[in-house]
Amino acid sequence: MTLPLPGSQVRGSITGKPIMALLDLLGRTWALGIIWNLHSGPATFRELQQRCEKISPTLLNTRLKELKTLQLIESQEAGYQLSPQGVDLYEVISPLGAWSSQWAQALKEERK
Amino acid sequence: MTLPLPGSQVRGSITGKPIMALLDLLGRTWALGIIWNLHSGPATFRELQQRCEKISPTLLNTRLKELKTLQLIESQEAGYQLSPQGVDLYEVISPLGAWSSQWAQALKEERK
DNA sequence: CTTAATGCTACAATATTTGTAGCAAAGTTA
DNA sequence: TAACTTTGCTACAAATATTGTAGCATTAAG
Repeated sequence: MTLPLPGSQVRGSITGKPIMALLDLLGRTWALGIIWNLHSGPATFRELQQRCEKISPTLLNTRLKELKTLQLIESQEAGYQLSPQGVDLYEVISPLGAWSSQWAQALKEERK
Repeated sequence: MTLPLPGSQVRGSITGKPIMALLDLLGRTWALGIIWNLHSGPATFRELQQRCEKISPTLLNTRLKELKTLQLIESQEAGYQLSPQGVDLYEVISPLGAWSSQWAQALKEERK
């Protein structure tokens, strides 16, 4: 899969608008999950693999490379961690946690 | 793919935590894109297809069904539109628009 | 009647993801 | 220093997901 670099064509879009690149990136399996799981602190490869419950090493590595190139994560001695940009992105999406709970609740009510 | 219903096991997670269901859902190709493109108003099937630039009808229909079941969108006479929950979710993710611009900018600077 | 647009479905081709195995390098322990 | 362990990751084939094109049934004009 080609890297969704803002400014160039990305999967599913020919305009190359930054939002399209971002939606392409975040729409890839596990991309959101990795960012989500990394926000609780740096992790080594195997540690991150466990936080993600069920990701295959192949894909984890692929995603890590992409996220690194796009500057959302970086690798230090402590392992992989969110870059300043990554932290910033996490802050944007962090309300999803609370939102998902109320969503789950609503769906549950509904099914009564 | 099985529907990521909060409370039950979802792709990539065995815990069934709402956030995992949500991350699974949003991590599917085009799910975020559909929500994003629907926020500007209701759209018919073919119209939505065009807003999404390059989605195949097969997948569009699959995603629409999922999003409908999970109550993020609904279909009315005007076509498909975000449900109240969907609007709410959109509001959570809408800062991604601005974020993506500054991200694109930062990447550009970087490559100088 | 025709013709045109719409909401899809069929289905084969292509691309992505998983899962298991395992290897090389870097510690640890004895 | 000679085993072990652990870690970061690659190989690769099987399983799944996505695309793309064609086209069909319905409804709506003309």
